[in-house]
Amino acid sequence: MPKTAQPAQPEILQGTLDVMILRTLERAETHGYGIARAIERSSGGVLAVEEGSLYPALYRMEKRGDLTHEWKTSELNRRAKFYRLTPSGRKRLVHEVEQWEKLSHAVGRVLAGSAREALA
Amino acid sequence: MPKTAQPAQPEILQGTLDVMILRTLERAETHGYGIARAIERSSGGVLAVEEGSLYPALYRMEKRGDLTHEWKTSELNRRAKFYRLTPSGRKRLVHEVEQWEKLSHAVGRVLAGSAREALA
DNA sequence: GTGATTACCTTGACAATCTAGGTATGTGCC
DNA sequence: GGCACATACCTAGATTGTCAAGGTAATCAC
Repeated sequence: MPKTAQPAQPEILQGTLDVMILRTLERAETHGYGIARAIERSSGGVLAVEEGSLYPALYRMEKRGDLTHEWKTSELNRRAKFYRLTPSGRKRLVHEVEQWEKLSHAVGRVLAGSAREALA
Repeated sequence: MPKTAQPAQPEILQGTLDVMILRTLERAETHGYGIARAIERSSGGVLAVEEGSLYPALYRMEKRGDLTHEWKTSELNRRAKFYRLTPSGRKRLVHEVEQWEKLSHAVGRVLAGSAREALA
């Protein structure tokens, strides 16, 4: 399975997948496939969640202690792993949202070139 | 030089360094060290530009054709490489700023959980 | 001369992501 | 029954961007 990687244009901002997963699961416990669809929908169709990014992310988040899963039957009668936030995951969600706000705002400032910065 | 990498908390959002460099150089031709200080300042002190990220970035952007450099003497009387945008770099700046706006806005929508998405 | 600052650079490791493959099962249609 | 399609999972390999940690050299203030 050798192949060339890296997208023509990245579909998501690196580092934001985890926090989006956490946020999605805070709203409703669901399975991987459902998480992907939910993020795509709530982003207005702008973000595409690739399965090759999603499943490794879920695995590492669970390993980190932020998620747990339970095998259940999906709405469409298929076996699916339903993920849920742990208390630690909730804490991380809050922290990561804060980080996102802080950093994205900072990037915005750099790109904007407001009077604020011209005077600094 | 074996060492453990990955920061306790990332200082910049991955993928945003290039566009910030381009934006900084659009404002004024300057050298690497100056770019780093300018980004730190215009971000309100939130972003830290590590040299180990900066110089490779400048190198790859120049190789890509978005920058050129010229050795000059800095304001403080030291030899320094002054970077300047190429026309291609200007085009890329516009495009990357658009991308940033689009993607960061999308992440915002996912994290926000507005009524808009609840109704979708 | 000593130390701080300016200014450059490189190596090695690592984490996140994508591409591209794969498996399996249920549903609808013919 | 057979087939396509959607749902739902998974992994390997490659690439990229970033960071940590080292280094060099010149200038300036003391």
